[in-house]
Amino acid sequence: MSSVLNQLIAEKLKRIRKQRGLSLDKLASLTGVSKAMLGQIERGESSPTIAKLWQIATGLQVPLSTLLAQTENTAEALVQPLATPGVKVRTLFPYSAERGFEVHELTFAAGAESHSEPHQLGTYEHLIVLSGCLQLKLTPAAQQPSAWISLTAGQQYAFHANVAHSYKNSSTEPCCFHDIIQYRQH
Amino acid sequence: MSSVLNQLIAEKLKRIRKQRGLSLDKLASLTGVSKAMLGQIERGESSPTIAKLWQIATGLQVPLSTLLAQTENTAEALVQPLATPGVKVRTLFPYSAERGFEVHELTFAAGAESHSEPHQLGTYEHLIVLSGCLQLKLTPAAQQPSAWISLTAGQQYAFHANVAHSYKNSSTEPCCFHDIIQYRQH
DNA sequence: CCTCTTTGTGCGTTATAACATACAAAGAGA
DNA sequence: TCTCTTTGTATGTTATAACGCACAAAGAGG
Repeated sequence: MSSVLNQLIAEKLKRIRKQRGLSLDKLASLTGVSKAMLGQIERGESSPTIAKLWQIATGLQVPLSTLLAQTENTAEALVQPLATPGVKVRTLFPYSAERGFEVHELTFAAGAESHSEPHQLGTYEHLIVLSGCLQLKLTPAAQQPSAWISLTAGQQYAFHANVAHSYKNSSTEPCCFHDIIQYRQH
Repeated sequence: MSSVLNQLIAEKLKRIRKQRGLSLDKLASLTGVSKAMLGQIERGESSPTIAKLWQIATGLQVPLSTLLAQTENTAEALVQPLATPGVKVRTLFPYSAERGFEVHELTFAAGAESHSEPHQLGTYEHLIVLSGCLQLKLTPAAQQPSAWISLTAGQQYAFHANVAHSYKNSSTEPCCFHDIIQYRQH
């Protein structure tokens, strides 16, 4: 039995239930899973079958992944929109556990740049350049940094953001791009 | 016991194993789950605990969601980029099971419109208008259609695409927007 | 052809999920 | 304050997950 996983599921389930102001009894009615079993799951005393987890998720009307995902706060804390001179960030779709990704519009003034530490394993970024020219460099821990990758308007690029990475706009015009940041389970 | 879910997991596991040319015996060594149990799972005869599924996914070095996701082909077939007069589609990021979403850039000429049947439950669309003006109407099966929702450049809108929906560009200029189509588990 | 190994399935045993029931404690209402 | 209801936990029972082992069939090699 994997007690770490049981604890993770326990915490997620308990949090959702409390957020909705449901008792174990109400949740049992909603999901068709026994009150005693729900209690066991919430205390991490039992590893439910996938069928029971499915029943719970369906009763709660949340995707199954909500009960299995890394904690929402952790993911949000690690990838904050940047506060950097010359860089403006507008959030188009904020992160939510259901969605599993967030979308930002970033505008880099001429000459602006920013640097990110490696994000949590399983974090992917999808860049779509709308205007201007964006340069991206990836710096894996144990390897040579990539050359600067140039992306012009209409181009896109996806990468696993568990490495340090830098953006810059070397041109004399502003650059605007969308960044879809996704947190995949691992 | 949910036999549909068991069948889904059975098919996913069997496919991955066959793709890798592994016997049940080899998979048992790789994952630490007994050969007999793996056989039961693959025949859909048993609903494994989440701990065992985790063990299998870890042994195979795939995300847990790989064993749980809707089939890739099904999702792709249901939401095809549209082939409609006056509408151009450029795929920026194609759908993949790992990603769980796809991103298209659509350009509607002046006067162009398109209509979609309800998509699979759990399909969400996130629209980001880049230029021009896009109008969207949602038509839930048992309710009144929404009024036409107008979205101008810079605006965004997300909706659950399990209802019929229509896009149109009534203006005299082209309209360009991004559509992030996501398939969430239900 | 024969022998050995591998493969997936079946079966019986053990461990644990899942449940119904009981109950102490807390909460709500008169 | 008293009574009833609700809440979460504990316990014993039942159902099923998970396993070890046996075995028939297929495959591989001499």
